[in-house]
Order: sequence, then C-alpha cells, then structure tokens
Amino acid sequence: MNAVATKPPPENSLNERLAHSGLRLTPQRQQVHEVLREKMDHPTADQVFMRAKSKMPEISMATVYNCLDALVTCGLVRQVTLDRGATRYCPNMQDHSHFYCDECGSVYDILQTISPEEAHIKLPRGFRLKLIETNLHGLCPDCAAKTK
Amino acid sequence: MNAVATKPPPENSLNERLAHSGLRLTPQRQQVHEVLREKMDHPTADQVFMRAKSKMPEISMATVYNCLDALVTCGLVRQVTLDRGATRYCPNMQDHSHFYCDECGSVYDILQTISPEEAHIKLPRGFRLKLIETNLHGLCPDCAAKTK
DNA sequence: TCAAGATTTAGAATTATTCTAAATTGAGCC
DNA sequence: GGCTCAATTTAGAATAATTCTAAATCTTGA
Repeated sequence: MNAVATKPPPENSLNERLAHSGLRLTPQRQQVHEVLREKMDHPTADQVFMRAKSKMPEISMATVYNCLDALVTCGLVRQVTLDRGATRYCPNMQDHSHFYCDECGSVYDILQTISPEEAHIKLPRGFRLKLIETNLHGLCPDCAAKTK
Repeated sequence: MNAVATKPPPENSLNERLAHSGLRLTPQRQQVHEVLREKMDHPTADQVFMRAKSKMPEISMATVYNCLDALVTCGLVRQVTLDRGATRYCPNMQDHSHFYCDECGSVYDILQTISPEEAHIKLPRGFRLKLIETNLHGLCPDCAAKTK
C-alpha cells in the first residue's frame, strides 16, 4: 500500500455525481454509462439503446434518453452534435475536441482544446461563458487517402 | 462616381457561387437566401419555410431543404447544430463563432474565431483539417440576469 | 409500514428530415 | 421558336429522432 491517492471506483463517482444533481443511481443509468465507456465510438441514442438492450433486455428507449440526459446533467457524459443527424454521446470528460469526417461521418476524440483564456474571446457585456466547444471538420485518414 | 471597388450585387455572387458548384440560380434559392439575410436569427428549416412561404406561397418544405443544402454546398450558408433540436442556418460567412444560451436556446454571432494556426491543433497523421468550428456555451445576458 | 417522489416502461405523439414520383422549368441545340 | 435533357420543384408519404403520457414499479425517509 502506498500514499498515492487512488481514484474511487467509477461506480462511486457515478453515484456521487448523480446524487450531487439530486439524481439516483439506478441499474439502467449504470448500464447506459457502462455501454458508453465500453466502446467510445460516439454512439447515437439508438445505438446505446441496442447495446444496452443486449445486456438488459427490458430497457426502453425512453429510459435510454432519460439516462443519457441524467448523465449529461451531472457532467458525466457529453452530448455531441455535429451534423443534421442524430446526437451522439461521449463519456470522455477529459478536455478534448471532436474531429468529424465530413465524408464518412466518423468522429474522433482529439486530446486538445482551446481554453477560454488562450482563445481570448471577448463577449459583449452580460454574457456568461461556461464552455468552449471545438469541433474540427475535415477528412479522416481513410477518406483523405481515397480522395487523393 | 469614384474609383472605389464596389461589391457586386448579391444576386450576382449568388449566381456565381451556385454555378461554381454546378447548381442553378432559381427563384426559390434566391428567396431562401433572402429570407436568411433578412433576419439573421439563425432560423430552423421550418422557420425559413414559413418566412419564404409568406413571400412565395407555393414553395414546399422539400424545396427549402434542397435550397438550404444547395446554399451550404456552395459556401453561402453555414449549418449550425448546437443541441438536440433542429438544425439552424446562418448566412453570415464572415469568420465567426456562435454563442448558444443553454437556458433559452438563443444563438448569437460572435465575431471572433480561433484560426487553425493559433489553435496549434496537432492531428494524428492522415487527418486533413478543413475548418474549426467554435461554439460558445453559457448564458445570454437575459438569462444570466434572471439566474443571478 | 406507508406515503411521496423518482424512475421506468410501452407505446403514442410529435418533430425533423429524407425520399419518391410526377410535373415544371431552363439551357443548349436544331 | 420548338425540342430534348437534365435540374429543380412539388405534394405527400416515409422514415428517423426525440418527447410525451399515463400507469406500474421502485426507493427513501418518516
């Protein structure tokens, strides 16, 4: 045993985070969170539903939306909207941005962001800035190779 | 008369831009573009439809989507997706970002962006970056005042 | 144990977007 | 000008995404 602080197991933080927003930890919310962490490919609500259903056959679509909303509310999941299609969900809460391939629609995490400070964005009086979302658009390696 | 270069009338550039992408200038596309420029409040396709319809009663929803797509394709309009709701459209092609009020959903143009250079984003090999989209989230002056 | 409130569920309802097939339009050519 | 071809528009149906509803279930705290 050493003195280094260890992270609490994810279930704990999950519970704490939910509780902090006045929400309960339920098996469904746990399952949805697990599904997201298992394969961080930015699935849509529908994909989350199908994956969760395979482990928990009784879960319903409405619950998936409810769980996703709960997880977003308490800051454990990010919503990612990049085009006209369905919203995607991302359980990576590290500061990062998303690269969206305009050709094939795939999404990649890019472990860099622009902080409000370095962006030195000056907003008109009265605005309260909470978060800067950076979306990178272009071609993923596969599509870039094909286009060449 | 003086020697200062004058901008070509918007219809011209509209036509040129469309032609450049192999698209035609039609009354409907012109109308949709006009609607967007008239009130730059980031309307949804549905709002554009209603506004266009008041001037051109025979226009259909499918045409509005077609026109919006055409204008986006030829670089005259930007698509703005900020949340789970309907996509919005922005005819301001100046470099700028969008401020989204998480409370009331209103959208403001912010005339600052982060260039790929100053962002010094380093992408993994193979990615081809075309555009950085910056979305600011927080509270608009009205909502900020209420929350206080 | 009970009551109150939160959560889940199925399915209906709504909203957003795309598709389809027929009609219309416009550009280039004779 | 009339003809042909392809692009565009149209109404409406179809699909996809999300939200709503009301009843059932679960959890928590008195």
